[in-house]
Amino acid sequence: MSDRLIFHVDVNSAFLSWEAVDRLCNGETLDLRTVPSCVGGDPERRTSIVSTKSIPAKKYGIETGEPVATALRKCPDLIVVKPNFQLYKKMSREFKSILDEYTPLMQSFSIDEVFMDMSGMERLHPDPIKLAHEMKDRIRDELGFTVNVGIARNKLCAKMASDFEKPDKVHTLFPDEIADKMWPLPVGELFGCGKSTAKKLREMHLNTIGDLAEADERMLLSAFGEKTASYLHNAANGIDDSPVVNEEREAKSYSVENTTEDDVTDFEEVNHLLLAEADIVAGRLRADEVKAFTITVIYRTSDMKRHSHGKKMENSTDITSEIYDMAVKLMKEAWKGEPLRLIGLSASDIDKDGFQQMSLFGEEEKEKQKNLDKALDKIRSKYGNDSVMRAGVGVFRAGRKGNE
DNA sequence: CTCGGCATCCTAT
DNA sequence: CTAACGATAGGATGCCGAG
Repeated sequence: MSDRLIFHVDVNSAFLSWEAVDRLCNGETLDLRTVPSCVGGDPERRTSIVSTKSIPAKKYGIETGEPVATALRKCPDLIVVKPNFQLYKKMSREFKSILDEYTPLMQSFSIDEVFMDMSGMERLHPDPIKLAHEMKDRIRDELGFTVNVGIARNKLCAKMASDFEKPDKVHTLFPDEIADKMWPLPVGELFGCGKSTAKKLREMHLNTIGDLAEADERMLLSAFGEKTASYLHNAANGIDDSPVVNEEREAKSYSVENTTEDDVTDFEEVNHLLLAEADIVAGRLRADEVKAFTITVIYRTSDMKRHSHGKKMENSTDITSEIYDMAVKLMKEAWKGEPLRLIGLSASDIDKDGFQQMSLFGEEEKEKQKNLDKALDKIRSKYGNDSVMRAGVGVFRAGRKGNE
């Protein structure tokens, strides 16, 4: 088996870079990347968090995921811009379409990351590092934002490499570099080793990725499940056989959640939200021509604890009213009336064939519902997603001023 | 003992 | 002083009860 060659390309501070580029294109003179700034939720809302920060913002100690309110305390001059996903999708498409020219085997890993299988191209491109520079410079020159490229023999190491020094850099992490470049890093830096795993590992005196790489596997098995233990051990040693795959897989679940501005205790208000959410989820199921067997309600009480309650149904559905009724029933069963800060709805156990079978049953009532739902879908596609929701859901805008 | 169903935990962007 | 705190999705894990 011949060695593979894998690139991982990651947009530096993606959302923020894209906002910066867009604003420059629209005649603004300030480049958001050069000042403390971030993409985040409305600073007036208690629940908004920092999504992406500029490098100058990082210097103030502002972290991704922290509340915008505390970020503003650290840096009162912080510029907070609201996310614009339309723009990000467009930028993402352009970014990926450039990279697409370089390989037939590319995997979109997220809106701003791709894996590229560059194996067997040494004839066309004898120097992978030079090629990576070419790619990243082209993106920078043509699209106006920078990327990091990680080069390795597998996806894991390519991903780890692209995370080294930023921005606008190319890094390699070949097998003979793993001990030098990866092992000194704290365990938490390992892809797949999050907060909780890192804490457990540190308690076992495994502080660096190197410590983990050399740890006794039986010790890991005593602290983690079988899969996690073996993943951690392999990953720390730079071992990963997962292939670059280009087909996008079908969704396994469709979910919506809403954090409310004020805690909710009113049953009617909860139902209202559930209806809006059922409508969104059902619309997405229909758009994908699938149905779901399992409906789950999710709620977060004011003590930040998440709860969920779900049930598998006899028949799969994509009908708003059915999903709504189920959600209300589940909520009624599980919720004891504590103040809620988040209410969500998820449809899973996806039935791919269900959509086709629909007409075989000829259930008139369902047909009617379907037509109604279709009509709503049409309104949505014409006027945007908000138009249907607006009628019913004031909560989303509660506390905002100057709105109609 | 295995499998499905369910709740929760963990991780990632 | 500490905790504060989104949306969405996939996978792991543990438990329980049925067969």
